[in-house]
Amino acid sequence: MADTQTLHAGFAAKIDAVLNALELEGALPKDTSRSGVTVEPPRDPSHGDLATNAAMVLAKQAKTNPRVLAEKIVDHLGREPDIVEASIAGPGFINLRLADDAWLRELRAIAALGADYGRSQLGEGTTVNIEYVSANPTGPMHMGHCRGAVVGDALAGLLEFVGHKVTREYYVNDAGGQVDVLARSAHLRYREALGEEIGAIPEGLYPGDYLKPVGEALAQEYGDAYAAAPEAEWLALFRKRAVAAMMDMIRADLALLGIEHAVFASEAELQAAGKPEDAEAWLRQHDFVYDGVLEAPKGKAPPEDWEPVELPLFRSTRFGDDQDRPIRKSNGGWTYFGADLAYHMQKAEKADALIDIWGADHAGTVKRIKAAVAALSEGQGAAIPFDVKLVQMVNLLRDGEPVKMSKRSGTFVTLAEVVEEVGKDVVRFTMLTRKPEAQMEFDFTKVVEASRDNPVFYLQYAHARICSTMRKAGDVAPAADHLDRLSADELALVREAAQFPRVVEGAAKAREPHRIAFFLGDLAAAFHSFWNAGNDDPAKRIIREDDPELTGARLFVAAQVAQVIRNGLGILGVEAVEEM
RNA sequence: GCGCCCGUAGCUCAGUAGGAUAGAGCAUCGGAUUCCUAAUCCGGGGGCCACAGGUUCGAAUCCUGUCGGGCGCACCA
Repeated sequence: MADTQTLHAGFAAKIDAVLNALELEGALPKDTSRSGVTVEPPRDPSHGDLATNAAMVLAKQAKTNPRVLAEKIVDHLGREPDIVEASIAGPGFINLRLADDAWLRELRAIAALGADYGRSQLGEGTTVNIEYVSANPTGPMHMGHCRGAVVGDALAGLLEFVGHKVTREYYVNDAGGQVDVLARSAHLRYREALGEEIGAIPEGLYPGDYLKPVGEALAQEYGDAYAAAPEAEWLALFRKRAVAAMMDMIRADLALLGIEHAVFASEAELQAAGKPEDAEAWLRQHDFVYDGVLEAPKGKAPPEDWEPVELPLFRSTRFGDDQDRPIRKSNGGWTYFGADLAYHMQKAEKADALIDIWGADHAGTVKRIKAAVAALSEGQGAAIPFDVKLVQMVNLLRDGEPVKMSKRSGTFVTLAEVVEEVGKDVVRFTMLTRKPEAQMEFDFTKVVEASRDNPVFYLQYAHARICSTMRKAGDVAPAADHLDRLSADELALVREAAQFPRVVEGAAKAREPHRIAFFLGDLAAAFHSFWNAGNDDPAKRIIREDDPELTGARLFVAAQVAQVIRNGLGILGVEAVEEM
């Protein structure tokens, strides 16, 4: 296919060409900045198919008033065969009405490109590393992890769709004190498996039953060899085994959501490989790390045991942080930040851009890690694009009442339970119908039973309806032979579907997968509305037994709507069902 | 005290890198089912876009401040 440019991109290019022509004519100064120029459908469809603000944005540079400039632009655009009308409105908007033929070409393009419709080379093949989930390997996934998991995965899918090479990565925090606690908890379950009466799980250990199988497996394999042994003899082994078991569990949980990471980066291995030392050396060399005394915490209650100690500090204040951050503890071990810093340096070696998806409870550490990557950029003399996206908390409700979550008592709501109750598609889609930086509520009751309240069914229903119509049509297949028979109703549907490529592009640039979800809702609504017109007026039904030509053309439109829905849902990782 | 996020219809949320008369679902009221799937559609009512200033041709959107909600503020992870 020679011309894979989508309709919207094509017209944006045409307007750009007009502006070039105006520069040659002298109507515009050379090298005008066109950064603010947009070409998009107007909010009010009665204004036309496309609108551009070019005249308003460029008027100042051209030292003229917007309407005068608009007239010159319109004069050029009027010569384009695909533009049947170009008019000036309001303060200087230029509204364009396109020839039906332009839309029909786009409709054929959807059919020709199929699953690739909406794909672009926006990403230019650059690599993006997305780190998401990265839950501590101390238990199963719970609902708190769910949103970041889905948002990260959908973003990964979106960026792949626009031509990035994406690495889905999970950072396994298997080096901190919490995994020692995990190992001790597993040891207790191991003794239990050997027949010992362990009683209540002591405060400070993980109480969940999910550690029982780990203890049993260890008992099976090692008998009572470590039952009475001192901790030093078994801690490392138990830690390794328990973490491995937890990661298997987490992988299984993620699989329930259709999520699969390509890379699991181990903090312990990172440390064993001496990466933090390398990072520290490099940072000291570039004067980003120095030995200094940490300020006392500024919070309301300074710790009683606070005493000033000299530690290696990273100069995060140079990049906007409130204070410099220690990379090592006074015992010589690495702080979480110290290891994370080295981890990000490692990631930056392998990717052109980095994205982290974090829970809002880590908001306080964003500045320091951004500072770390900024320092790396500065030291290397090349900027590393780095984005930390914070995903806000999800409040779980049932019948409007908050669901109690207590990690300590082990009564948290697991992801597996939720997926089992409401289904993968509902979980994913619900998480994607809110912008991630706003808090959200997730009400089991609403999300399962009141399907009207649940946009995913609405969307899947639209797709299923189209599939059903195809089945019903029997011998009559979608055909592009008589598209000239289509009327304004079908063209309106085509216009809506044709927005897909620019919605995808906008969502990718803004890194906001939820825009896809909302677009699909609009498209489904347009289809349902179209469908129901056939209820009131049989002449408007897709299947017209007396008119196979028209039926074929309408089926063709419907098929492309379904295609776009499939493509959109595919990005979001939600299934497009054929029957409901 | 400080930092980050949020504040849009009764409720849950959109609002397309500043655009034209601020939208959708739920709820509410009124309609459509001898018909390709009514899990749908059509229509009505419902708004000081938290508040106050500012930036400009133009602000829900950007800036400052105030108020309100959430998260965080160890050498933890």
